[in-house]
Amino acid sequence: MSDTVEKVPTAEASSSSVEASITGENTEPTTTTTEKTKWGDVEDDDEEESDAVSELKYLSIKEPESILDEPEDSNIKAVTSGDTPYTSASRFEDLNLSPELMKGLYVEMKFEKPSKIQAISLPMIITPPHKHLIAQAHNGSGKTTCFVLGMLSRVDPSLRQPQALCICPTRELANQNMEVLQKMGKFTGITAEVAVPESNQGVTTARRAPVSAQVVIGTPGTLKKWMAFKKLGLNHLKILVFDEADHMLATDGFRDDSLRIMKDIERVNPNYQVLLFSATFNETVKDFVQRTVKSPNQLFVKREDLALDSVKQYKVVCPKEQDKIEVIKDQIMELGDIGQTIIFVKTKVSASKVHKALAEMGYDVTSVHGSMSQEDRDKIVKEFKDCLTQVLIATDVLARGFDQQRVNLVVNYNMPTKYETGEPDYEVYLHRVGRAGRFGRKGAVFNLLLDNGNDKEVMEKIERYFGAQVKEIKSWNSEEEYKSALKEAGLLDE
DNA sequence: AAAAAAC
Repeated sequence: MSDTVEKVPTAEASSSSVEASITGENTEPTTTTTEKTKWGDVEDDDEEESDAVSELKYLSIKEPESILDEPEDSNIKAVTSGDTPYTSASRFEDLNLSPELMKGLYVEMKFEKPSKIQAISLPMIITPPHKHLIAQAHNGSGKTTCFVLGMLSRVDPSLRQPQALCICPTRELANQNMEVLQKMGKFTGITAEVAVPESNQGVTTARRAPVSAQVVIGTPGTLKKWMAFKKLGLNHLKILVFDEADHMLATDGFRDDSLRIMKDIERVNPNYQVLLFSATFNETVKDFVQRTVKSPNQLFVKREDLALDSVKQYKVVCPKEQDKIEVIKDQIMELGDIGQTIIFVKTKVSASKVHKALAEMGYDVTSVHGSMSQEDRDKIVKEFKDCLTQVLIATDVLARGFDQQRVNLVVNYNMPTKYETGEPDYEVYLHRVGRAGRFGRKGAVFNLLLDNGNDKEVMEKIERYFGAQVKEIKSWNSEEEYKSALKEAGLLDE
């Protein structure tokens, strides 16, 4: 870990931004022996989850050895705009937060110090003139804390009006972010509300009371609806956050909704601040975002540095479709003691099919996708988060942002490809991989490829794109090969 | 021929 942040002058403010100082002060000795580095977003889940875990007979409570090392996000490139100097916050004390918020960070969240992305981005978020921020950082590196803390620190607790808004691509992510915000803001008295369908319990939008909560976190449709019905006042809104921002501003994502919401706020309050966070920004989206958001501060990670080193990737060529089920059955379900697993599939139909096939063989699996009722979705996700289930089959509804720290294994039952072109969906691949190895934990990914079709080509392109090493398991039904792979990944003992 | 949100 040498110098961590390099400065790059922007074209528009090249002379002044040279003075912008960002000092990487996270250069502590790398050879800490007894003391584990604990940093923002690392929850002390061993304590917290012990109740749920103790009810389980088959669930492993073993944690990999070298957890809690910060992911390799030491190559964040910072581009500042304007002449405000920013100093990296090596401690939360450097941020001038309220005592209530500090208490939330230390007592509730049990944080000790900011992660790298937090150290760099938080001063940019909090320091006037509150410039826009486009921030890329690795999966599991603590982005949520950045924008949640950003929102909490900018809200005036004495003003009972919406002041901060966060838009998320899925209801699950909105709920998850709300949980983090409630916890972190526990002592601040700041109020918050989730805006997802049916969160207003039978009361129609037209008849509900206007939002008085100070922070609103939700999905695009519901937020738009609340705004259309004048239930979400924008007069005091000063900060707008896009979680998974590249998806929220992609043409095949939520671009129209997002732009609409931005324009509506901008009309009322031109000085509002926009925060865009994601682990991925492909060139197309990056170009668009840079044209859309005026003179932002920017943090980017090089594509080749984005793959998580702590998560080992493998590929298996399966002769036929049914063989993929055999792999899951014989090589994964029978292991039982490597933590939780998410199996990603392409479609809702295959989610049901894979679920049914495994259930008929007597395995205890669950599945989620967007056509299920909200109650069922919530129930399945909660069971998984509570460690009551071990293996979850999911569509890409959970590909992004889903934070379950005990997920050690990700299986790509289907490779992620773009709908229109059949080309690899590099971003989705990276996000799926990022469901394992949260906060530097060890993990593994098995990519199940079909022999015929373009799976192998898709895989090769992904390997090249990220410069990632994906080892091949030569014979698809060799138990030994899977075991040595898992040992290599650090998930199985010798 | 799609995941997602929601009209």
